[in-house]
Amino acid sequence: MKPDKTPAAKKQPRRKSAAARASRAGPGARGGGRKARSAGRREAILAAALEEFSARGFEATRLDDVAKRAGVAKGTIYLYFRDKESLFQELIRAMLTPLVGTIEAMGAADLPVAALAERIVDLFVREIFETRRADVIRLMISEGRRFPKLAEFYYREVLSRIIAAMRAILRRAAARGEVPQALVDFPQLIAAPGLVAIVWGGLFERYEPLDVRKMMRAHIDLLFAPRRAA
Amino acid sequence: MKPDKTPAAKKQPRRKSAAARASRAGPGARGGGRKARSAGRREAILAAALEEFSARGFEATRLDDVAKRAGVAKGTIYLYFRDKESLFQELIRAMLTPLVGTIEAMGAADLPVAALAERIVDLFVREIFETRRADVIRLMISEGRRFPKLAEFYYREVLSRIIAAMRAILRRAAARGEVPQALVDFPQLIAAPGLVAIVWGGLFERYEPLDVRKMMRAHIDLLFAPRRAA
DNA sequence: TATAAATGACTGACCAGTCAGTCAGTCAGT
DNA sequence: ACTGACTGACTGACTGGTCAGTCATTTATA
Repeated sequence: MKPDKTPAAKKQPRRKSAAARASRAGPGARGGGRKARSAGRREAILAAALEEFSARGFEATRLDDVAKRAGVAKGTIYLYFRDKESLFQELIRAMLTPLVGTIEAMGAADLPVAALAERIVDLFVREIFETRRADVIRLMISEGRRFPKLAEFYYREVLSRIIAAMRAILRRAAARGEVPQALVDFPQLIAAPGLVAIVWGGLFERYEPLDVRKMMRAHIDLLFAPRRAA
Repeated sequence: MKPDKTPAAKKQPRRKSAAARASRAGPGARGGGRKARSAGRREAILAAALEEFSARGFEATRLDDVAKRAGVAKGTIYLYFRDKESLFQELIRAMLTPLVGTIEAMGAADLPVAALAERIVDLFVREIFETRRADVIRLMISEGRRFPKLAEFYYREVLSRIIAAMRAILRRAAARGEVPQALVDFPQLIAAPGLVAIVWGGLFERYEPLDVRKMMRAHIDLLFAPRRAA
């Protein structure tokens, strides 16, 4: 043992250098008050978590990687989220909850279904399929089974409300004879191609690209084409 | 070194007792020749793997648990499968490959689509939805993204062939005016509710049960109902 | 200066994959 | 028919590596 310069040098290989660290932190680290910076950190962590979770799945994601991507030390994650699962749940909650309002609002304007269907397809493609929300839904589908709490939350706060909104619209339309009763019983049939699009996009896009807009259009044409029998 | 009874007794706290082990091994362990027993073991491991993988997902599954469930030591798994991933791929391959033939055979009998649709719904419910194959498809959906090899295999050997078979059927039906052209372009639209059924079954069944047969029936009624415009 | 925020080395648990050792079954030689 | 050497299927303790979560220490802010 050589005492050398430092008296008790048992574990001091710390601190790279203040300068190096200061220049590394991402946006939100510099901003105004504590509040603002804190919120920025939280966002950065969520964004990084989205990348990592959707690339690797829940189990295979390392919080070290999330931290690195967020420009933050691992410990910092634990200042904002209780644990890994909590971070995961919060991510899904934050991404999907806003959808509900948008869709419920759609039912308010009492349009003919054809026009409504148009809008819904557009909404789906622009706000879900072409955004990170598609990844989050893929995560929900992939991991939901092992997080019953999360599945329940998602069913209660998102799915059931979307289904209820769709039923309300469809019931009115059915009363006008615009759609068959079957759709009121199974609104899932309307959304089904959306699910196909999301799953296909994740798995087979590279082998056989799918023109989602065209498929959705074909689907609503099929459903709402005028029929001979009532 | 003492020759003694055992030559090298460096670490020998092994072997519970021959009797204990003999009475533990499951079916297939006793049977006829080496071949038969070997095949039995393989089956037992695959069955156990199905249980564990579909309950926990790929990453979270421990091979110790698979071994225990199969009534086998962990090392034995490595006599039959190269590694964990290999076991996983083999499981999916073994469960889904047989489907192709069945579905391709369906196209052979040149029935009217309505009758065919009937049969296909029945096939789906009985041979997929109500069996372990549904779990395997859920696994494929959940994990496929992180196993591109597996996704490609599945696309090439299963999906693309099923789609091709469906297209052949639909093209004939479209020529007879039984279905709209759109379905030939997007056979996915026919299968979409099947995907919904599988995903729903895994995530939300307990919160809102879904009558799959009824939904599928409603779906084919919608698609094949007689239309005013050609 | 006092307080809060952030850091990252460290710990304990966990687990895929390995391999030295064991044993049931086989069969050539008697 | 019996024996004992041989084979290879099977076992499970062990290793090496990984990673979630902690906390003593350092840095930034009020």
